[in-house]
Amino acid sequence: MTKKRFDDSNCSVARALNQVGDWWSLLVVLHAMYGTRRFVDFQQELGIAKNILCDRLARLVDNDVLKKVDVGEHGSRFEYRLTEKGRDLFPVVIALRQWGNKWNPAPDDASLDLRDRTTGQPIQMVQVQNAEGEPITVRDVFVSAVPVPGTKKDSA
Amino acid sequence: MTKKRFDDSNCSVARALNQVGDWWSLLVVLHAMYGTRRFVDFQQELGIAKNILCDRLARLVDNDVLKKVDVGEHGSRFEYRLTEKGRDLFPVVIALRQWGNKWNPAPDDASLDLRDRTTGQPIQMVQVQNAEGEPITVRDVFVSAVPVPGTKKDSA
DNA sequence: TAATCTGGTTTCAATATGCAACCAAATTCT
DNA sequence: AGAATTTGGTTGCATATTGAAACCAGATTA
Repeated sequence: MTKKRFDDSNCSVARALNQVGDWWSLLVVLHAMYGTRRFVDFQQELGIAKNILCDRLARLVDNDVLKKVDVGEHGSRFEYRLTEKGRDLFPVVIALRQWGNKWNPAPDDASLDLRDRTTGQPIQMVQVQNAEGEPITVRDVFVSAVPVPGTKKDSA
Repeated sequence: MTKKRFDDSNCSVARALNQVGDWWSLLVVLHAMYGTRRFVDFQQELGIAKNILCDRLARLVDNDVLKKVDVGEHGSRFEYRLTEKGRDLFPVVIALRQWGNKWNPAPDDASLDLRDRTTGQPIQMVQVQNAEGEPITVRDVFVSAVPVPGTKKDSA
């Protein structure tokens, strides 16, 4: 009946998808990365219904992916800005973008390049790398329990 | 009324999300990467309803992310295996996994390490890199039109 | 002062999800 | 061999989510 949620899953992918895993959330984050901050702009750029946009923005704020800032001079006027947690989705979004470009090229061939602001050069494809920095595939990895259970660590 | 779809969007992230952007699809792909191939195993590991799993597997097969292989000796017995397109989601899944681990650590602290099979070392955090291989953030990139419109290229 | 912009909320129809029951072919158990 | 179970689904029904459009109040612009 109720839609499944994964807040307490012990799978970090499931927990991540719980926060940004619906149709719209990552697109909102993407546009925030492109510079969009205002409710109306999100709505027009995404073509999303207002009630859904409200819900998604609120959820992203709840989950600390965006922060809602009142930038009004006299009354209130809001902006939604990426937090560090939100900006940290950059590799996810870019990897997804590159995958989409590679396997489902733009129908009108109007693909856009992402380039390094300082050098003007295109960025690299996002890869998974081993400790030596060599690119690896899914066949090259295995899952291991964290060796020291008491130690909090940022495991990959 | 009808749920929005992004098949023909000129945004590659939208097109990607159209194929793997719902609550379950990426989890199915993840478990496929962990080695799961059989219907029943997906169902038990994910705790997903059978009709939804049917739908998602069929959609992933339609989109060429999985292929359905009849491995039956006498009658039919199916396996769902990742295609190259599916395996190519590895950076996406790993980036999402690392993001989930970093910002929403496992409640029971039972996080699992991904390690390189040959060296036994943990893998690196997935990064976006410029042409020189230096990690960059969302602030370091800009979007540019592909310079030669007639040329088909794998733009980032 | 009137019109419009902004950031919403409400209502309602269409669609998606989840559970449980059912099913047929293949396999395993006794 | 016959019965029970496994596999890979489908169907029906109740609930949840989505999307369009109407509405709204405060701030801004004409």
